[in-house]
Amino acid sequence: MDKHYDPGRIEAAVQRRWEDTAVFRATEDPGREKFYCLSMFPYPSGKLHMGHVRNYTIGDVITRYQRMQGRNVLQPMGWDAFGLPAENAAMDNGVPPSTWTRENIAYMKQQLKSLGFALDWERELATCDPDYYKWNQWLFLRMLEKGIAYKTTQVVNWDPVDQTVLANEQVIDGRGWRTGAPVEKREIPGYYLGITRYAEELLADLDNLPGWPERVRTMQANWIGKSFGVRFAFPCEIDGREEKLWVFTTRADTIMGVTFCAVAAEHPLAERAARDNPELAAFVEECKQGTVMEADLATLEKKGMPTGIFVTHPLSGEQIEVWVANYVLMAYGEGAVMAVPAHDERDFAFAKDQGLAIKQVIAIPGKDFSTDAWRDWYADKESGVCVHSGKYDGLTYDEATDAIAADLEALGLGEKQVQWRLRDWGVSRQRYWGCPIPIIHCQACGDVPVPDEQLPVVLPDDCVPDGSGNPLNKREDFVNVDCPRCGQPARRETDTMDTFVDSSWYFARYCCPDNNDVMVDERVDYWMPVDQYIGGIEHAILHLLYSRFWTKVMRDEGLLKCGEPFQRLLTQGMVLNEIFYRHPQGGRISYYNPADVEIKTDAKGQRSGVLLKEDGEPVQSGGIGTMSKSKNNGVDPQSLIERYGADTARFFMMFASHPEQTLEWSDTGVEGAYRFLKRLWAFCVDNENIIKNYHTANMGQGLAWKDAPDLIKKLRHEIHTLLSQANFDFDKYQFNTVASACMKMLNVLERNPETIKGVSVTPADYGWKLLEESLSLLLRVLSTISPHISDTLWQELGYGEDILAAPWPEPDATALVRDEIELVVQVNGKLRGKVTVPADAAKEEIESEALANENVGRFVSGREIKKIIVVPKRLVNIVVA
RNA sequence: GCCGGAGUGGCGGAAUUGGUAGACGCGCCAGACUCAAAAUCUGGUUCAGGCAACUGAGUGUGGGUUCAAGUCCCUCCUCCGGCACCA
Repeated sequence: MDKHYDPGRIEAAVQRRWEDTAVFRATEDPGREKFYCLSMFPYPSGKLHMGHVRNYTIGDVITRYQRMQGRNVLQPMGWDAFGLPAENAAMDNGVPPSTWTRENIAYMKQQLKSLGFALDWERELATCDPDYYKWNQWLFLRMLEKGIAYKTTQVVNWDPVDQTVLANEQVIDGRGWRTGAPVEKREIPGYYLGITRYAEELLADLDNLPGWPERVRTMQANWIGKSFGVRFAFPCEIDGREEKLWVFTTRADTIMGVTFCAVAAEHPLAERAARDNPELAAFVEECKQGTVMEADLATLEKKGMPTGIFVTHPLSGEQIEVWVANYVLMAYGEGAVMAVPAHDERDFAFAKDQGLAIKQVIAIPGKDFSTDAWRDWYADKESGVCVHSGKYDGLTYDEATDAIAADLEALGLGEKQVQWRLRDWGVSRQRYWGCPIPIIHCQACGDVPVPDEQLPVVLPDDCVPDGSGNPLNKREDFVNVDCPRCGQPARRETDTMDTFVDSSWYFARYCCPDNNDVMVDERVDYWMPVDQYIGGIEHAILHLLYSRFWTKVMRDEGLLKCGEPFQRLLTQGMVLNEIFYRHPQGGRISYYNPADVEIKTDAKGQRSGVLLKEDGEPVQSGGIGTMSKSKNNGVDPQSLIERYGADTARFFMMFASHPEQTLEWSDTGVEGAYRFLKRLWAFCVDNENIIKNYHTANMGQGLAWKDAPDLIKKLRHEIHTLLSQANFDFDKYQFNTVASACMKMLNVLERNPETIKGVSVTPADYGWKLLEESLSLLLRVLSTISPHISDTLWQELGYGEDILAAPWPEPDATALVRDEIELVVQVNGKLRGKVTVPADAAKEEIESEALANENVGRFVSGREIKKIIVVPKRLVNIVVA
């Protein structure tokens, strides 16, 4: 054995062996229980970042754990290869996105390999491969046939200078990122997928996902947003014709309090009214400025204008004026709302602003409408009753809603309805680097689907975008085709699909990536669903919801047997690092990488100053933030691996915090992880002969643990307790405490050298036996986190050929039992002493022991004991007057 | 604005799920080794008081429930993630 721990050498050797023997290749085996462990595939942006390292380490730890539990494990990897950054890089460097993407994939793949992940690389896929995206197109056509996919108009961000559609990300403060021109909303045609058809099932099935974090399920449920209410109409007369203004409300019980109606700027009524009202037309235009981002819309100052159009209240017959308001969203419900300022926050603010009437129609016993905040009234559906509402007076929320819905229905003006917040999924993108939408536009035949036998529609991979729209429009060889129906010249659709389509089913394709005849084959039934999915919390809604939807579509198409793609979900937290900057007066702010900064501390270890290494002058701390290019606070995993090795990187990542929590970067923390692995190596070198001899000569074979000396029993108890805790934590995916359990085990062994070397025990073999067993437990637990060092030591010390084949260690129940336990004694809930009692001591015995404690006596004497609470195996609490 | 989450020593984080707050690690202090430094090892380290035994305070804020609250309930504050064309 090498005297020194040399991660570079041992990691390369171990990785080579794994590769040579193809140990991580997964094969279907119906006789064995499978475990499909999947981490979200990376976007090939150039090189791995710490978030990737964290994500894939978590996945790898779980994979290796399941493998040692005896499961047939699949852990694949691929590339989410289409997307905007490749187009940006193309603009910057003049290189086609395909070239840039392929180069990045090659580099990042080599990085992933150097981290020692137990991946089956034979199943690798990239979403920009025609073999992959062919099936996006194929399933899209199936959806088109079923009417799940359809064409309508969509509202997009439009840059009037570049004459191009902008992604939300490309809109900075309401302006185009390259031109600086104010962004406009524009309506263009596009394809949608009818995810709302599955809304009910997507919501209901959340209850069948106990392996998902509660918060993700809640977020999805809120996103889907099922609400019960009434859809009804205000009749009106427009240009001499009878029309109806439809609205939806969840508070039909307040219908008698309506004092105005509000519609979105895009609503037909608004556009009609704007026709002969220049002022209103200007306002409608103003509303169309800005972005389509909901976060921006929601924080806009509430503005509105009257249309001059009046509608008739369906129940009271009152004339109600219609307003255009910027807070009404065309995309939700009917794009129009009834306004009840007395009982709705936004309506109230708007009415106050515009001087509109506020009419109370709900009363809550014990509350005064004129003084209590309106807010409480709206939130409280339970205790209110109708007032000033004619025949509905005195009815509760439920009674009033039923009565009003019935009356509206009788008039043919409304009915109860379920409303969803979820909108259909717009998948058309006016961008080059994506999967072509398989449609051909023919003057005679209209929009014609590309026939299956012509799939895939291959994306030309040599375009270089220049920022002025989709370069596919200029590719005559791509655009000009014959209509598949009539044979006449036609134009190919140049929009590509949202990249979320690519990532909505890749997990199924991993099961059979080599089959080019079908989307998925029978192997998918063995592996799917994914048993454990791991990825960033930022994907909690969109990606996960789209994947669930796509899975259900595939199921209904007969391609999958399961309706949910991911059994268990782990959402990992972000990787953070401190931000350092200087902001010279009148100058530009500049950020400094933490690696270039030196932190001064005082005698207590508290920070006293932060200096830039280069010039020794102070820099400011901007707090902690996610690692990003813009804040220059990223740490390159590559340098970390080169300096300390993958095992250290992995260990630190797991040790620094719970997978679901944010992880704060720390150079010294990495040093600590490295120190631990070095210590472990040195410890094994030091005891190499004992363990080897033990294995070759079977020295402890005849010894039984039950006859061991007390000292051995005590240490063994400690080791097995730690193992038991590690196992418990493993189930909770709390790998930080698993890592610390490994450290604690080594601490126990290191602090008792006499015992494990057999110096202080007779027979000495008991010490060796304890050492051999403890290390075998430690190495196996550690092998999930830092596999290279564990594997190497396992082999070197003669435990076996391959730690991967070793079973997961379980604690020995007899080692966990103790004869005596220490109990905490409290007086009035405050810790006053400790007593040691037999494990099976009776309550009376424990009480008298506790009272006999000297320090306890000081707090009890002279006072009346009201009661004594004994919590078995924990504590005694003496309550005194 | 809406939805979701998090606040514990100088720092990252533990706390058997209502039962010893601060495990483990980092940093810092002292010591050993060394001509010296690095590395390594040993001891100490929540704050305040005390030579010590020990005592008091303490888990973002303010209140409540309980024999007992970091953990449960209510109020407020701060920070983070998502908001449908970033992935």
